[in-house]
Amino acid sequence: MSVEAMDREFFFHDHHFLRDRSGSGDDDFSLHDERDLSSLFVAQKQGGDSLPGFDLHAAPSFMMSFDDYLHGSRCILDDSDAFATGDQLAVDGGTIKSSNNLTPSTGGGGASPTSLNCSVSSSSIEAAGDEDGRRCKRDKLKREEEEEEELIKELDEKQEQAKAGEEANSDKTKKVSKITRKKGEKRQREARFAFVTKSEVDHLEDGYRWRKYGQKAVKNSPFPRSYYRCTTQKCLVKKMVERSHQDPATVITTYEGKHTHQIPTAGRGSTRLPIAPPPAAAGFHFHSLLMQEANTTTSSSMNILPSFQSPLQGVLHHQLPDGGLLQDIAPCFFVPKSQP
DNA sequence: CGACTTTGACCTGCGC
DNA sequence: GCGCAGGTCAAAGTCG
Repeated sequence: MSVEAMDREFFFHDHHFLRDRSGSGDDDFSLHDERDLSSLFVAQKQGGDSLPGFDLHAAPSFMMSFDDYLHGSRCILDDSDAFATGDQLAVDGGTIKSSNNLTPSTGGGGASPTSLNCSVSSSSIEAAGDEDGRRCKRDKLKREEEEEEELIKELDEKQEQAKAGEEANSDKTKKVSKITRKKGEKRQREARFAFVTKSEVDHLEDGYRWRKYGQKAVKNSPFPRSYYRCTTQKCLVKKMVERSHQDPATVITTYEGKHTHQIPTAGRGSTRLPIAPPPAAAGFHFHSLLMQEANTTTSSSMNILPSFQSPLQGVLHHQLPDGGLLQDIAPCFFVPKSQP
């Protein structure tokens, strides 16, 4: 399949992008609130339709930067047969709207089982009435940060003194290090994003190497949540993987942070070929990823693209093949188009 | 033997 | 202050 053909025939199917800016910081968003997920699943299940105003049955291929997506500006669709050029998706008030009716000219309308659900939850989605509350929270957090800084200064001074006298109380030192870490955590809390994938395997291969560092039972869910950290030195990217209790076939993967390195070569037990590194800077599009995929994968490792066919053919698979590679989805999110 | 997983304990934040 | 839930740590176990 040519790159151009792939470009046109790639479907971003059954991946729901979730963003919930629960924190005060602009880059702090998470998926703590399960209600967001629930609403998404409900939205998906009801009548087989996706979110209100977002009807992407037999969706076309599209190119978009995740940054565009996250900032709710637009998803740029290509000039596929199913959509008129210039159709745009815009995130608005919790729904994704199009400047046009996104029902494709072919594909049989809303009853198609091949709906593509693409959901965004972002700060812009919060009701306007929450603005005051958020402002208060921001102020509060700012104050806390300032207080924390002062405390840390004090503690640092104390620690220095203790060091000088070589009589540092070990407990105190522990406390300092923890507070310092806490500070770091709070400050360096990286942007999070999550996406939902239908797969039988929990831990989907995405090209990076991960080490599991924890597992927790999740309230109201029979499935535990697993915590993974990127094994590359100095890379602080983490991810959480959990299975939806509402749809056990669905895996929710939440990424936090940006990889500071290239995608490693094939990991343990993997037969993948080395993958071309993503651009270090911004502007990383699906398009590019697809190009990479086309250039670097063998037929045996084409784990996503072959599953999708042209919208005009109306055949789509709802499931990612087991062990499906997410690298052509996930890495692009780590590199937002424009980072302040 | 190194890399990785498992798992209980611990820490932190938040709501009541 | 207390309890709960999410998140992390770290020792022990497992695997290749």
